Amino acid sequence: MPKREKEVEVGGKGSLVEDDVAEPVGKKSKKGGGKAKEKEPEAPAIYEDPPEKLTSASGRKYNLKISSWNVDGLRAWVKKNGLDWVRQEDPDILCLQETKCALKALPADIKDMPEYPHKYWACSEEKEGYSGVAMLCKNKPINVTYGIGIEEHDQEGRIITAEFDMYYLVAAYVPNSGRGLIRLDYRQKWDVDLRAYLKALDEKKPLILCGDLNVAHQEIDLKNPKGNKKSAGFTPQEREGFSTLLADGYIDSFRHIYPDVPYAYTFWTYMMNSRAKNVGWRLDYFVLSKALQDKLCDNKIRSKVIGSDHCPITLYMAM
Amino acid sequence: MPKREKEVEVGGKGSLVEDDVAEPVGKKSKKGGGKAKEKEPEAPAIYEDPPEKLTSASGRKYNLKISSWNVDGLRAWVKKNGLDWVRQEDPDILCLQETKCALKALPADIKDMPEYPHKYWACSEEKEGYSGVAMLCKNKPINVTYGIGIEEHDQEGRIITAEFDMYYLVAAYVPNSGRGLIRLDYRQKWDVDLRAYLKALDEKKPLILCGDLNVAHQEIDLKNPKGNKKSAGFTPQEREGFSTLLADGYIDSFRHIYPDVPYAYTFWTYMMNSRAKNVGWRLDYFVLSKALQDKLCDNKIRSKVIGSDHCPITLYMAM
DNA sequence: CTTGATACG
DNA sequence: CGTAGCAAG
Repeated sequence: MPKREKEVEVGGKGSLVEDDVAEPVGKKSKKGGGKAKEKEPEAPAIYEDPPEKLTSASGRKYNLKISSWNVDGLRAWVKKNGLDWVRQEDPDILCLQETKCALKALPADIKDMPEYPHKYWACSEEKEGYSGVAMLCKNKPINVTYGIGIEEHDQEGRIITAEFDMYYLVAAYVPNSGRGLIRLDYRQKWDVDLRAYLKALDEKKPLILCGDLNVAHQEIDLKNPKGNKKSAGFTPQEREGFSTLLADGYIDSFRHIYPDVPYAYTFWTYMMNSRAKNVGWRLDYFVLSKALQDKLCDNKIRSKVIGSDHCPITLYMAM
Repeated sequence: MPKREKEVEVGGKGSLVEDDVAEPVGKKSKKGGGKAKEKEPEAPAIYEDPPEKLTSASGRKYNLKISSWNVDGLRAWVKKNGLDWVRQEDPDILCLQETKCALKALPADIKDMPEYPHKYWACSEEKEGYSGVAMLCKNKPINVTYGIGIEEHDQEGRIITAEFDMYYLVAAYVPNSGRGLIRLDYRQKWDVDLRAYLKALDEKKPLILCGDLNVAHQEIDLKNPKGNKKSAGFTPQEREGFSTLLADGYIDSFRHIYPDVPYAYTFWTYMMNSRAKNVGWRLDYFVLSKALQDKLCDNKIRSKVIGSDHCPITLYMAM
């Protein structure tokens, strides 16, 4: 069972993202003839986050702001001043993934944060410094649970569920299928069981699922769809898993608002200068029960914010 | 058997240094009475290397300069510009210990160095990135061998022997007895076998043994002798091993020239700010066959030179 | 405290 | 490439 500590509590669980395959050389204009291998630095295909929409489709102003960030190591992220961004963004709820940090090792800077009196931590039970998620709340949830109630899936600190008056918030770090897809089988099991868990919740109250779902849903959601069909995070199995989830009655809030906007990514491998070239993936989501659709105001991708190989995302809701 | 590569060759073999025990609080003047635990930053007991003696006792000028340095990771040391010091010091022969680097991973910077056309590398056979010694020579030795001819001792890249006209040079990285002295038994075996190896050499030609011998011989050779009698590097067994070696007919060149000079150390643990406080150990030596005693000019300790937890030492001989 | 190898992404 | 753990010193 998850460890506990005062109101600062704990669950338990592991992670998925494969390298970007190098961009196909493609259409390079051969100016001047001769020199064969001249690398012309192609201008990155930029996604610029538009200004926030502060109102829902029905015109109500947002009154709930939730941010999610895969921090790729909480301690390193704190040292890189990730908390400065948090204080500036000032969401009502902050969800973090890949904390890679035991309870005992949490930096004082974040443990003390008075802006978020209600903090919840789920850490990997077995492997130290692996996986782990956190939820920081301004207002106290009615109830908080860890994992999805299945022993096999609850050892790696991957799920925190907070119940609020109007909704459940499920903060997730979905397992990476791994290099060579060694964990794809397990991932498919996970997907099935997570969907069942969510369905049970959704029957009680609408929910918001957020975090690093370790899948780029459609070709538009990553830079190199062609080269990554066998890469963790873009296999048919993982993509179908996400499609099946949505078919249960949810929406991908970003894609719902911006159906055709390309080059909008939340993850770039540290390798090969991918971020500068915007060779990325959209792996981080806010997935909403359809019952919440008319309360949705916006889903922003803070793609300029550094401190991790993922950028933060922020959801605006008029609850 | 050791790996080979052109003139750049290789042997095989492990390492010993225990933490400094915290300084006893000792004689602190209690000015003003009250406040109990005020830490007065005690002035470090400084050893200042005097200017080089350029001549032997018999008045001959030096014509051979040998430097030795435990670099604690060759690659990190190169990045910290250790080679700049080498070029400035410009010894005829440079001996390095704890290279922690496979042949394949040697930085180009040092592999290329034209000042030393003759380079020899001994690397740990089993554990990657462990132990390892090197010898770089301006003039080509008559012969070079690796290890001491005993399988058990020759797996960790600890010994390179170079034969020159007038002498043997044995570059050594003696095994650390380890935390909890787990390897002290092995170390004592090593000491016995190294002595036998040296004796056989010394019967043919006088020798110079240099490197990290992983022992502080006498109380004067470390800052906290009292607290370290059970620490690797200052156990009675290791100290007696060194005494027994000298009794075979060698001199500790530094101590021979400076019999009573205290605070002269070549190693300071990275922990607890030891180097700033000069809480150190003299672990690096040039040991000479007595037949070379009258050729000895000086043994300098370059205690200001950074780049490792050891500092370099330099021997001046009038051969 | 610091290096390097390893796991994982 | 970068974070974390580990072994070793």
